[in-house]
Amino acid sequence: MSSLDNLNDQQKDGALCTEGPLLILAGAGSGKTSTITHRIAYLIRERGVAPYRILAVTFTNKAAKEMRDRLERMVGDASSMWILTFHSACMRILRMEHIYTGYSSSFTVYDPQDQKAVVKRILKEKNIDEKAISPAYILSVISSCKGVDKSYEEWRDENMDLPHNEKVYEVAKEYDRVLKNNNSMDFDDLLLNTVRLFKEHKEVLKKYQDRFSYVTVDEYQDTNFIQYMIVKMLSESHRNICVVGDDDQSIYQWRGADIRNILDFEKDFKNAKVVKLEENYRSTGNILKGANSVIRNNFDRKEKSLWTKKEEGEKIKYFRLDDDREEAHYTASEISRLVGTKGYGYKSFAVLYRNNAQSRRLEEAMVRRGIPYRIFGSIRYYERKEIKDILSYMRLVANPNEGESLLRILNVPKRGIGEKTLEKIQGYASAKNISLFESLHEEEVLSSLSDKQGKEIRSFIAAIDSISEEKDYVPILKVYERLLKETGYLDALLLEKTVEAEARIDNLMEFKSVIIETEKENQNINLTEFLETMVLVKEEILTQDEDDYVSLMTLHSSKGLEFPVVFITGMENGLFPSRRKLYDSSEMEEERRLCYVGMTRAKEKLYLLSANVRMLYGNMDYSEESVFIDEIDKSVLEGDYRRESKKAVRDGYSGTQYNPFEPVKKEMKSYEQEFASGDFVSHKKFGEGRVIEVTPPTITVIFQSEGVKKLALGIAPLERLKKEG
DNA sequence: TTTTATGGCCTTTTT
DNA sequence: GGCCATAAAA
Repeated sequence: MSSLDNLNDQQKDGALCTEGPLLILAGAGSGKTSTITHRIAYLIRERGVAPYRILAVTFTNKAAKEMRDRLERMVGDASSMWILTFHSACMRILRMEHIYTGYSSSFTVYDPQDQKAVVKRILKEKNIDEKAISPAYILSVISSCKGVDKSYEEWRDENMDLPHNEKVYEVAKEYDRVLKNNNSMDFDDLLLNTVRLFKEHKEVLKKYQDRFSYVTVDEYQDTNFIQYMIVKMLSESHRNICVVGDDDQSIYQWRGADIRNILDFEKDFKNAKVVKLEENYRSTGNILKGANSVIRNNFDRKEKSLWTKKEEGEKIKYFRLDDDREEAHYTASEISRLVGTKGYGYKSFAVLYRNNAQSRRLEEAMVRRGIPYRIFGSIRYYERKEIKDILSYMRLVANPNEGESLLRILNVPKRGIGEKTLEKIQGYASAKNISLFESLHEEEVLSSLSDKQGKEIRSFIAAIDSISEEKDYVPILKVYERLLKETGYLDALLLEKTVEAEARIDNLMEFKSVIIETEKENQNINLTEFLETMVLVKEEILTQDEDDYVSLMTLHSSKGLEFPVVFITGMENGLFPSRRKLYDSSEMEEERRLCYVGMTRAKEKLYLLSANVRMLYGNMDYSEESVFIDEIDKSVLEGDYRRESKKAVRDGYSGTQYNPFEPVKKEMKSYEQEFASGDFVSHKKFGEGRVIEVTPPTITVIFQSEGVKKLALGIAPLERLKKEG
């Protein structure tokens, strides 16, 4: 069970070193999670440490959950241990210690969308053109200041040469004021306010130092300065601090992660013990060799040599397809083939991509082949409009004076409250120094509205007030259902009668199961706590009908996971590595590390795919293959690297010219027979035309010469052509 | 004054 | 392809 027998010598070394600072440099797949979970289990079982004295910090909720599950299997009940992300740990602390912070315990957490809305509103108020200073830029300044605990004044003075530094400064200041007034924090505030709390109230810091006598930090290479401060402060008194990381897997420098944290650990924590884990247990020899040959091109790294006892295994496969659609269909057909002939379960597969926009095509292909899949990461369920809307309603009920939520949904569904009316009400509210929501109750405001507006608003506030009243006494599900019904949100969607509206309704119904699950998992959770969970835990908690599915996710979110078969799609310059990083060597190195992370997720089979032509941001682009393909040791690569096929595309794309794999050929054909309306097609007899609609078993096409024809799908000699170019 | 329709613009990765 | 700002319509 928690026996250390199945650890190797180095792992054992790490697991047994419980006192004093410890740095575990763990290469990809070297059993790092296993080492730290065994270490914690050892602390509890052999050294008699109480579980509640242990703090383990991770970066993602997925990693936290994984660690908790493993520990539960080893030591039984792990519920009193804090195994959390930095952000959730800080949120917990700030909520418990809220009396010191100037926030109430029910503070709201703003996600990036909320942040952007606030900044935009401030820009508008200050009459600053968004094109002159983009909200994204301001937010990046705000975030980088908060990440190193720098005041905006300092930033302004350091950047006198920047054109808008004074205005950026003002907006940032105002931004913080708005958040504070709304009793809310952004992600960076959660960390920063914790550090401030610890600095200003030593007794609070001491309380947590005393409680957490053993601190573990996973993915230490991705910590920023403020996270480093938290770790350092918490472990200062006892120095039982264990950090795990790999400089080759540092992929979050763009958001302020500071690689020096791991490189300087031995300086920061005197007499630290260092353990290196270099044996890879995950990947076959060829995959590891390929990944090593890529990462070797980075100059800025600690030299290390990952090795494996495993057999060489299959070579890494690289294929260049004609376009992104082919890439997706090839991926899907290859998954089907492997499931059908090699006995793989769908769970064995991961399809990785550089940015979330790429998931659409892949999703389509999975659907067409009936492959169960799950998208992790950012087309997040929680970022869908209807979910954000209903969450805003719930926030409003929990915290009626929080202005941002109200602003979001006051006119959703449409209540006839436009910009002018809103300004009028806001003017009234600030003159009287009351909240926006309170001002809606004032007779003076209500009577100034038109009949229709007045009616809508009266019923709106009546609904919110009535639901607020009982929010602490009824299940969250009840609050949710009443909101949907009584605010008119659901009715408005029902009235739309469009496909989109139906999809939204489906999502809203699905959200019920999220609520039910969450309430089941967390007994007696109140509305505020529920909402907090929703902001930080962005992964789908949805109950799956299927638990055997292919995982689709970004390269970033794949970190820490492993799969027997991995596809990395979009291996093209400009996409991966990203176009904006091509000309900066340190940013290129981060892209390369990302490639390394992706490749080392694979245990048995690794596919790298690229497309000649890709639909990006609405238009077709030709692309060249990624420099990373070039860097892979050719002795472990098979397929068609260095294949110049742009010409073929220009000479007449047919979509069938290229079949990378003999066994797949048939399947490739079968999807070639599938069409969607809008596709350009070519018919043996009728020439070129365009698909009007597809209604199996027939397809309707309008031909240039022959006009509209109804044809039999699968029988008519039709071929799909490239879409408009 | 609000709502709807059209056209131009950008486009990464996450807690 | 989607967001947002502006212009036309209700």
